[in-house]
Amino acid sequence: MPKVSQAHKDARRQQILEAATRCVAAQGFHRTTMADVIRESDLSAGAVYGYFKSKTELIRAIADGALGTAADRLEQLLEAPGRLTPARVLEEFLAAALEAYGDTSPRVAVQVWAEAARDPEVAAMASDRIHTLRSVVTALVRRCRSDGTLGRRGDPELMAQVLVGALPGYVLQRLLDPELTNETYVRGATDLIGSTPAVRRR
Amino acid sequence: MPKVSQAHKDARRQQILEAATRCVAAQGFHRTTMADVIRESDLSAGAVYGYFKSKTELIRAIADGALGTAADRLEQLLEAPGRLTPARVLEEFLAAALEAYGDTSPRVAVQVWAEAARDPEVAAMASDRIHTLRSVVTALVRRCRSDGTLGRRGDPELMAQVLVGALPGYVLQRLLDPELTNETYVRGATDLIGSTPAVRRR
Amino acid sequence: MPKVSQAHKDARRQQILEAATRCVAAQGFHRTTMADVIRESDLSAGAVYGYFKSKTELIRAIADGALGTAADRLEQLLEAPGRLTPARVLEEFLAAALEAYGDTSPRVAVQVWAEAARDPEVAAMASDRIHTLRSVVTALVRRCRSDGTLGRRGDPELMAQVLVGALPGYVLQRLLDPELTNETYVRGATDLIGSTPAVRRR
Amino acid sequence: MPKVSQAHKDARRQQILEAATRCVAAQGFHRTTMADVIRESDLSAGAVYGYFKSKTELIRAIADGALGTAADRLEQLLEAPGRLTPARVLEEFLAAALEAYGDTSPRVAVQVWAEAARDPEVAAMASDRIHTLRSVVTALVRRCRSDGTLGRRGDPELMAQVLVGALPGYVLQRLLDPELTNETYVRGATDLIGSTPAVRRR
DNA sequence: TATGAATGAGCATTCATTCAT
DNA sequence: GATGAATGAATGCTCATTCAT
Repeated sequence: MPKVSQAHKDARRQQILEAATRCVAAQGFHRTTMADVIRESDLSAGAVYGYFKSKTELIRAIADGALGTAADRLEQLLEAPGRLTPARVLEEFLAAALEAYGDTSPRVAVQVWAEAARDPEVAAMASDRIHTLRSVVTALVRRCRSDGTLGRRGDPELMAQVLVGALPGYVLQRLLDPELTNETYVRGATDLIGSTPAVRRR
Repeated sequence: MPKVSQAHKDARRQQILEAATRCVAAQGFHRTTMADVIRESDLSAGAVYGYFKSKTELIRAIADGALGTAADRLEQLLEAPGRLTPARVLEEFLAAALEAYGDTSPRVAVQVWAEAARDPEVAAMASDRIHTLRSVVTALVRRCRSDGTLGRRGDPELMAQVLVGALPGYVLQRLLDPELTNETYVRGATDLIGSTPAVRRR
Repeated sequence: MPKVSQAHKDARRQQILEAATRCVAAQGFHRTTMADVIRESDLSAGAVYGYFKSKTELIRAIADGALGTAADRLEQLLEAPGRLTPARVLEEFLAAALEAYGDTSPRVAVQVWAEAARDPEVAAMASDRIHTLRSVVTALVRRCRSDGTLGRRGDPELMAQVLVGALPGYVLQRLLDPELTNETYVRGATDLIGSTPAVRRR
Repeated sequence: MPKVSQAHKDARRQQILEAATRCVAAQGFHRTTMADVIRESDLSAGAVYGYFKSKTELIRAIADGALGTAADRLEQLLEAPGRLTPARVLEEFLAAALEAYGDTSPRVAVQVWAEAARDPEVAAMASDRIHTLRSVVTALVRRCRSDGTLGRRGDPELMAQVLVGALPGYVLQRLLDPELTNETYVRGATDLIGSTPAVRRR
């Protein structure tokens, strides 16, 4: 008697995940209790444990979701037609950072980084995602170069590393400073890219 | 053993703080138990509570220490003689990020960010520190400009924001990728600064 | 074992309350540990906390129970047919004082008074109960008068206050002196009532 | 080198006892910590422990003081010249109940009764005091009789028991009802004494 | 002698998880 | 399947007492 469809089960799982993510945004992983998640998801303890067999598993699922889909989004950019500029890449990049869970996104992201520092499994997930991101960004750097929107100097790999590194800085400042906007951040970054004075150019 | 000197009391406090920081680097704030701290500091429960009246107070003291002294270090740079280059600033910057507690630094930093997302007091501390850092970096950007090592384009405030934002990205990648080095990161960053192609220059 | 009946839950609550009352009779509120209550009630810590969310709440529930139902009992007396004598009132009164929890009653009562001196909520409960008792006793005094079993002199309110005040004295002496009996106390009290010599009567 | 005089030591002891009594009036014996007493007495832990070798000993000393000197005072009354009335006895009685520590008296008294319920040594002290009081009051009842201010009926021992029992009732109501005064209580009591209707008199 | 830092067993309470219904 | 009462080890914190200085 299967009774419930797979779709129903997926929806339930998502419901728990979203409730838990809300809790984590407010309290962090280890101050969120299973009772909080159960209350927030409007399910029973048994039901929640039917979908996630431990708190650790739930944490990992949240981390997986929160690590986001920036890479997917940037890959699409790679295939887009026309002349690609660094500014365009950065815009897409920051937008991707926030899209996952709207406003809760920076709060959850920060919890995932902290969890990566203690759970090797989360660290592996995060590391994997960052490396994927780096390689997409490396490709984007090359694309900008061939489009003539970026100079020819420097190792694209290392430059991608720094570009990827701009993302956590943006997320963190966004968490601490509500006045920060995507626009000013992109402007600051594009201003920086190409700031070497004429004298070094020669 | 009453009537101990202030120096002795300071040393004890430091002893606890260092023990707790080690625990936090390994487990995060909320998986570190007071029993862990007590064991690691080789003191009794009562002694630890004589120096920090709650776990929250201890967490905040650790956060305060871990938020570090990057600004102080960069201020010294501001007063240093000679021609200041962006590369020099970045080197100093990354070194400052790691000095506070040696290798544990990135692990603890990440916990502090997570805590800032849930404890407004820690958020205020972090926010304050980031703003100080931004204003020092803004001054350094201006100094590089007047030294002729950086182009004249762009708003120094916004550029400083992005530069400050590079720090968390470095710390996080350092946590996830042990192969990352200061040198490659500085190279990537300096390559990026000044990558606008000649065509846009004109 | 979920989905239990309300009756089951009430029984459980009563089981805890009785176990705790036994502990309090032996050790007082603040020397009774929750571990004592848990052991005595044959439940787990979590179960006890499921019914009383803190020790304070448990203490107040015990106080509420121990403050007793003397007033209810005396009210019935008020409606009883026949000629009501002071002796009958006193008998009922002392019996009511001890019935609540049998032999533990004086020991618990004394703890409740002590708690009333430090917890305003318990003080309010006790004060409320004493005022109710006073008004019932005032009515009883009036009834005795109209039944011709008590003289017409004096303010019934003030007399009721003193009569109500006899109760703690009885409870306390009963605690300290195991030889004390209801009978001798009632005899002493009835002897006292009506002891003014003929000379003042005139 | 005795250094300090006996008088000085007595004063110190008294200082501790008074400080502790203030704490107990506010919090009860078992919620008062030695740290509270130490702070309130403006002495060091070591100093306090020099005068009372344990908290239990301090509690018993407080109990001893709080149990008061009602008996002494009433004994003086016994030797006073002139015609002694029940009203005079009651006045002295209630005054004695409150004199020991002024306003804190009822609060402390109630704690002592509670402690008597769990510490046999305090129970013995309280029992002893009550029995002394009973015998003095018995003597006073006899004196009133021979002075012709009290009727001849009844067992003076049992009547004294009830009279002594009026004291806790007064103290407790005084604690719970700030409007209560000595005067109204004495009036209520004297009204009660001699309330038997003429019909029983005959 | 007086001090007060230190001890550590003990306390109230929480919470991930289970399993009888 | 779904429920939620029950479990009990673990947690943050307290406090009577000691003793090195």
